[in-house]
Amino acid sequence: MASRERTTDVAVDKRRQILDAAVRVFARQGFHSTRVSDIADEAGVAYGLVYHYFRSKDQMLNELFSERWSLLLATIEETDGDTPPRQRLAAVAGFIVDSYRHDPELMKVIIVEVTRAANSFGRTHLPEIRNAYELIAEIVAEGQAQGVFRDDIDPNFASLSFYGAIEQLLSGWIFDLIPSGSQDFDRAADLVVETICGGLEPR
Amino acid sequence: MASRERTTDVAVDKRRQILDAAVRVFARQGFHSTRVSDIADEAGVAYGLVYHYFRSKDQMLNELFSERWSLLLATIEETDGDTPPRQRLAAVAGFIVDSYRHDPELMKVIIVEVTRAANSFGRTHLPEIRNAYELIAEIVAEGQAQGVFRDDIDPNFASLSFYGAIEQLLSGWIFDLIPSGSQDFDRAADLVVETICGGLEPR
DNA sequence: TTCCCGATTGACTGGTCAGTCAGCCAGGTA
DNA sequence: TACCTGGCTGACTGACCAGTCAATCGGGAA
Repeated sequence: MASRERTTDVAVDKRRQILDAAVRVFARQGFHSTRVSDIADEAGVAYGLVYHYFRSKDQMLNELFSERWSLLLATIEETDGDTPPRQRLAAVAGFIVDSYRHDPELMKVIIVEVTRAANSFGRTHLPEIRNAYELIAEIVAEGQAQGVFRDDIDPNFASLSFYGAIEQLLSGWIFDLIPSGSQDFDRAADLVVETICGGLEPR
Repeated sequence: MASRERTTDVAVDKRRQILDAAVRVFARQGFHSTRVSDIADEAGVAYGLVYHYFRSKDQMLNELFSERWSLLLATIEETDGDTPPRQRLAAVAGFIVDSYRHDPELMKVIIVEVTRAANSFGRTHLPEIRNAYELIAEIVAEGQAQGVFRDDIDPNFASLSFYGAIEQLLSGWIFDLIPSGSQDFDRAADLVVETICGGLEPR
């Protein structure tokens, strides 16, 4: 039994090893110009082994995305309903920014190849992505019900603006449009929330 | 001479005819799963003729993008420096929304296949795209200098948030995440500006 | 009428990969 | 020792498609 477990563990490790290699190669070359042989090389593994663990190249990206996106959804859902809406939005923005800080390559792949790739994987995962929008819209609606957000802006609309701003910010980091030092990360999440909630105009 | 002109005109028409067909097919199937033969069929033209007018499939998309994006850049630059910054932002948002209202297929292609396609055409056109961000940032900076925008938010950051919000809104229309009736179009541009400038919180 | 030339045609080629598969190897079991 | 099983290997194949090119067409000029 112990031996069987060890065998399984090794197998799990190899699987993970391939998945991690895939993230690196996808981040470097993009999904489309990544050949499966590139992933195998990066993982230090034979071509065929990739297909021992994964049904297809697509499945690898799907798995990478869903793994992390489900954490995002969980984070949004977990924020307590008693917490002030603004703080809940800050938690969402914070999670996304921290995800990028912690593993920029993975987030780059998720954003570039899935979230923003409306004609390929974005379409496949539209329900999951839409789910996030809806949860954010609920937070906004709650804020309106409490009277801390103005109610002349549609919650779905506000949700798209909020998410769009964050995603564009990450894109800015990913493509070096804006500096990405660690203090930038620290301020970023609050700044998005401040921009969306407080507005550009002084009070 | 007149005959020569007519010949040229016909050629221009055929070229346009192919380009227009390309927009329709790209919008319907996405750039990647569009075969050149699909474009030829849609245009009612022989396969080889496409290559008589265009060097490659890529060139068609590049041309479609640059044609419209240069109009956007011109619009941003044209807004008068004396106009209130908020109104200048409204003009930018208005142009983008009107472009979508006027030719949703073209805008879908531009956004989905270029602007959001960071690993393919987005990369190629990054300078043009970045140019738009910078021009928007200048408007924000001008607003800060005039004291009508708060100056504790980096203009480049505000620019990304603003553009990100608009693009996400168009994406919402494109993928039916939010309703797209004509009164939605009318309000949309102002609503984005109101959200970014005024903020979600009541004053 | 003949010539010319650019517009037009579509069959064909070359290159690229994703995914397959026949078999190898190591180490556990009888 | 002989056998077995499942991780592991990598050469190979079939499908796909962008771009080429040799040939045809049509209409104006001489």
